[in-house]
Amino acid sequence: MLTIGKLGSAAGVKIPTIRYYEQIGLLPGAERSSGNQRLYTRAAQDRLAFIRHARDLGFTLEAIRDLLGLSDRPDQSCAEVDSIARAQLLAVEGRIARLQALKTELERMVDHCAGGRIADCRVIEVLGNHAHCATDHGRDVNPVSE
Amino acid sequence: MLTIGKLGSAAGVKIPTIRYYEQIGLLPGAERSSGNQRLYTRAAQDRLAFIRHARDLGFTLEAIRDLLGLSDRPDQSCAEVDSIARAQLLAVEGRIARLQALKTELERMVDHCAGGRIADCRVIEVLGNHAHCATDHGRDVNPVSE
DNA sequence: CCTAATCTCTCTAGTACCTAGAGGTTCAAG
DNA sequence: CTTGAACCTCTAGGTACTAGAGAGATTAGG
Repeated sequence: MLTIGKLGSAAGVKIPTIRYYEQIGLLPGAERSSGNQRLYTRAAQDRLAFIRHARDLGFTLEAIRDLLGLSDRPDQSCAEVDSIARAQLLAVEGRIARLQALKTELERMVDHCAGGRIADCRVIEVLGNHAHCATDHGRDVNPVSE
Repeated sequence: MLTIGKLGSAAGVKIPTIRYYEQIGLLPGAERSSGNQRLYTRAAQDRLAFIRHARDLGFTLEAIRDLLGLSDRPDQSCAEVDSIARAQLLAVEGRIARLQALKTELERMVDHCAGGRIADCRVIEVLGNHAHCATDHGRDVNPVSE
């Protein structure tokens, strides 16, 4: 059995984060010692590693909740798991495309800066007037967590 | 003079957002009508357009606050403006690199899914064990707003 | 066995950037 | 003058945590 501190350093997750995951029901309530401290099993460690890895891959806690629920029913079809992962892939791709457009625009801004006075600054000018933009960097419509 | 609704639709910003920007001091307090409704000048519209454009390019509100402060002193050097923009460019580039790694990993997961039972699901397996990963998709160390 | 240092407990509030809603007032058109 | 849209303030909620206060538990050394 691990204390919360050991579990945290084993999984690379901060202690308050573990308690937070418990609070929102992503981790089951742990057993307690006689002095009311949490004690974790190996299974809890696996579950936390799963959560952390999925977070690292950009899945939301809601998606992770679904994935965990599905992984508890090993005999069902994995179609739903697949669709969650595909949705995440699409979201990441969309995010990349948008950031590429931002990058292009920022590069243009920075490259045109002559290093003079603010009154002549390209950066300020471009920010003040979208018409100066080459690319169509729209607004984030459906943001993705990370 | 524009009402808050006109200003919002002109700039593509929702009304509560405008009031929020005023509250945090990004927009100056507007004049008021006899009935206490906000009235905006052309200058306020420009300022809001600037803010929105910078937000679209991923600058944080803090960075925008700095940029606005600088743009109010047109005779100073634009070195600081430049460095804020360059920092934002670097942040965006870092973000893209990280998302590319995530994308690679997600593609691998999804491609290997045979569509069988959850017990054999590649997605669940990879999430449960980071050792299955090819790329080094680390954690976001210094995240960037968008 | 006692003490000191470290770890853990609960609870509240804060971060960024808004968004939504309640309950009430003002404005413009007909 | 009345109706309906637009406006006002205020509070709370959303994501995914993070930080801190003040108190109790555990462990190592003497």
